Amino acid sequence: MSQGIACPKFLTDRKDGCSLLFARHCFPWDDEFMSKPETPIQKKNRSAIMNAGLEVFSKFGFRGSTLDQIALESGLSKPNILYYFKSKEVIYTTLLGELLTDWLKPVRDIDPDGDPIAEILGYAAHKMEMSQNYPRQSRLYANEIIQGAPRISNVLTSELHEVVDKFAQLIKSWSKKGLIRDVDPHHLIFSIWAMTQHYADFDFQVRAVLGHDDPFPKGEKHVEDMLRQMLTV
Amino acid sequence: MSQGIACPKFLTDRKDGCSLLFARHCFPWDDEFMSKPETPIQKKNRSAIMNAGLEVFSKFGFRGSTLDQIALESGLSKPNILYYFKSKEVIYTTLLGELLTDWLKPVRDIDPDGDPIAEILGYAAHKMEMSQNYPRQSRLYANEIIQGAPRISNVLTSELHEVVDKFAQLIKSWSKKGLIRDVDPHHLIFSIWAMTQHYADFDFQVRAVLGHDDPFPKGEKHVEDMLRQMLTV
DNA sequence: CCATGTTTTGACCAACTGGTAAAATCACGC
DNA sequence: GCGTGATTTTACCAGTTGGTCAAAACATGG
Repeated sequence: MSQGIACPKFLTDRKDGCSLLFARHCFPWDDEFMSKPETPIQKKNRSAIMNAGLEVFSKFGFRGSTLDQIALESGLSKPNILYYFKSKEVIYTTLLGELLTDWLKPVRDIDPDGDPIAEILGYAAHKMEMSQNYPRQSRLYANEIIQGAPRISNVLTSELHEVVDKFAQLIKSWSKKGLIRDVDPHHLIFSIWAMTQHYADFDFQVRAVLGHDDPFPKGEKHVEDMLRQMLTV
Repeated sequence: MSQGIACPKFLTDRKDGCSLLFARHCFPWDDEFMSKPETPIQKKNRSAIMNAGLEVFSKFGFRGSTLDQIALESGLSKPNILYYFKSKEVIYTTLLGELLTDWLKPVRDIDPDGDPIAEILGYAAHKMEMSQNYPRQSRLYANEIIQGAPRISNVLTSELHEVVDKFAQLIKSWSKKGLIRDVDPHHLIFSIWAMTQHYADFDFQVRAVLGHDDPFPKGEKHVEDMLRQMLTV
């Protein structure tokens, strides 16, 4: 997980020169070049706000969420929230920033020298765990993309594009070596994302359809089965 | 496509006795038992509102959308919109109602006596076409589910649950007969939904990652390939 | 207990929200 | 061209929204 205030580089470069994510400091005294260490109470409240923001934004998206909801959810008053985060937008973009870091890491961690099928299945399994354990993050992301990713389109076309291309090339090289079946690497990645994130984003539907049957052990096995069938030569 | 004002039965039964979808008539004179035929101008305006509503709601969800946005998008004034639809909610639920009808039909249309793989691949291909041609509907639906399906949870647990169970049983019977591989039928259905709807819901991401490469011909082939590998004994 | 900086609150604001009412305009059969 | 009903607009409202501000409350080291 990404730590606190640190700002991923890829979120700072924008045409207008001003980063949208983390555009403004989150504390009045947070000047460009100096920042005091977090007190315990700041830590507690900031994390409460992050958690409440995640809860609300993941359900209703940016426009559909209100500071009042976040205030209620976090147990803090609205002005107090704005004492810790300069605006509703900063809360949202901070969440998105942390999310993207966690999102991209496991793709980068894929080992080109590992066993191809194990690597791909491992990645899928990891995404599946994230869907199970952090469904709200997945829904927050889904919301943002559905809206046309107004706040992270630059990340998608640069950082994500690049990271995915590298992964796709790796997959291509694996299938050229005959280690896995010949597949369209980009669309394989899409189907991994789709199948795994589905369990978080459409959790409500999945559970409605399954009744009392828990989605997860079986869902994980199915996805693994599916990918193995697809990849095994 | 479902026709106009007609209200699908499955949207009318709620505990409180009053249907949420289509709860209120859409015209002042639309009493319980009589309704005049639509004039051309009504047809035009109602459809403009539906289209604008789809555009806006599919992006921002119910809470995040405003009547002003819909007014702007449709070219009608806000009060004029409320002349054709009693409230923002009625616009939204009308859209959802039409959507659900179109959504469920192809599942019902699967032929138990057809070739199993052809039937399943045909369904997937149909869903893929819907993602390509009606992405906004898919996003509207995704938005609703992500929010916990507050307006259609009863449809999910009754109508959808039932229809899916029937499909799942059919798949089970096919694999018992050895016509397809032994798969978890429910999770197979989930992965079909996930992979196909992904191209609509995450369209922006898909295109950002692919660059100028069009997602669709290749995506369709990939999904077909994936399912065929999974199902062929 | 005091002083200083931190945290929280209450009162407030302008813009926006969904929705209403009535008047004004329009369309069209006669 | 007139009357009647259909359609559209203008003006408006009460509640909500993101956000501000100064004052109050709190914490804490001396």
